[in-house]
Amino acid sequence: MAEAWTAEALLRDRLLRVTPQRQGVLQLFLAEPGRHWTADQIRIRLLGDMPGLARGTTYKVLDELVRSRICEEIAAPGGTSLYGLRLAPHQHFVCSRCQRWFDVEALGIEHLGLANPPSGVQVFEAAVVFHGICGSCREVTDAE
Amino acid sequence: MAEAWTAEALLRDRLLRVTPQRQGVLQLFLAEPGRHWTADQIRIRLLGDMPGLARGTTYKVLDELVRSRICEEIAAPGGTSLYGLRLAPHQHFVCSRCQRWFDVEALGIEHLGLANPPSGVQVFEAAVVFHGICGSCREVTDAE
DNA sequence: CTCCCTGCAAAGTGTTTGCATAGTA
DNA sequence: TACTATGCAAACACTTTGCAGGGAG
Repeated sequence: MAEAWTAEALLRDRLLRVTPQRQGVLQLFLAEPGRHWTADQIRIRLLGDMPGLARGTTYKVLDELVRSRICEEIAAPGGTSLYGLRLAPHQHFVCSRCQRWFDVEALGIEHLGLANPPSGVQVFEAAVVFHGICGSCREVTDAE
Repeated sequence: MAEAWTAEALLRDRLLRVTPQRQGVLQLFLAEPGRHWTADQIRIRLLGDMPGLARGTTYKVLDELVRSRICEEIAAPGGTSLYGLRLAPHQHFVCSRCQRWFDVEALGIEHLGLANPPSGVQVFEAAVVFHGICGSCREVTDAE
């Protein structure tokens, strides 16, 4: 089992200042690892504890967390970004119904390659996004 | 070899009205299949032939082409969308240097799977994005 | 002739930036 | 104390929307 990081430990580990806003964001992420949030979803969830939390601050905090590689940013359809933890290499699953993104572990990535690699192209890595229906949406769909 | 589509044929095939704006966008795509463009890159390229082409029209045309499945829309980092042809199933390669997206054919997709599929999850397909350096950027990098 | 598409302009959404204040180390 | 992060508000980029006029079928 992997280490159980705390928000404060993650920040100190990357030599970042420990502020309530940064801890709040990370605690939210750590409470549901593998889930992804928009900047505003995060802000609204934190407003209960920090009524003054500003939009700009949310973006600055997330930007800092992404640049220090604690978090990842995903460009989702619609032009919005999704943020989540980046504690281990992983791939993504997107539910076509509820549009939520989940971290998953993929098998078979090592078998991926280009069929007709244009000359000079050098591949570093492959990112996989699985599309389908998540468990809770399937229950709903089956019930309909 | 696949059929050589023309802009007009593509539109008639999907029962869409043939307008100069729609043909212009498709001709641009057909001239360099596998390349992807932002809405404004497209508009600027077409302004030479159609000086009045409006931003709103560009988006409406692209939206129609995406909905009729002639084109695909990719959510790129930075919040902008990239548009390109969707004539055959394909995967993508992104150059980490110039950020351009290219269509590629991938091998080994059939071997992909989830390591620990959460219960009830049903996967329909897997999209792969290869990251690396494209041919022309590698020449530049090597020369530096 | 009818209906849809285009051009134009305004509004909308998500994100970034600048600056004074507050807070961390 | 020195320096950085926060809150606030304005600016920004990209995209969507509404409507009147023009073009395709």
